[in-house]
Amino acid sequence: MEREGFFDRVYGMVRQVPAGRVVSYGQVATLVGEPRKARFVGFAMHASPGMAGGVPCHRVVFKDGSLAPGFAFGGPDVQRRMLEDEGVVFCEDGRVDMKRCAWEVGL
DNA sequence: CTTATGACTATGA
DNA sequence: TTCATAGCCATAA
Repeated sequence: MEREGFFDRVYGMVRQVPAGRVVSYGQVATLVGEPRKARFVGFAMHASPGMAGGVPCHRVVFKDGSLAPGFAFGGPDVQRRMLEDEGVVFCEDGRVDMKRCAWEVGL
């Protein structure tokens, strides 16, 4: 058991991300124990049921704090609005303030 | 079986 | 600082 696949592990981890916090793809990959699969985390997000499945994929961003262009809920602007609504702070460059909103386990 | 692709990250120019 | 390329490895065809 416990072998529901890499994707489900990612979902479980992202699901633990509190509102107002963001996490990078590589961060999630590291938390699940496989930092090499950063790309598959994003792939898992695309295959995820979204918030309906309890997977707030909009809280998952690049390491730089930038969002996923072209694959967000209709545009990075929409995703940004969702994050801001949860209390995430953005820089003037349009990137998330990772210094303030980067999530980590045990927080 | 092989090849192509990808919601990434690190490195170099 | 930004832009381009390489490496990463699972999934699909």
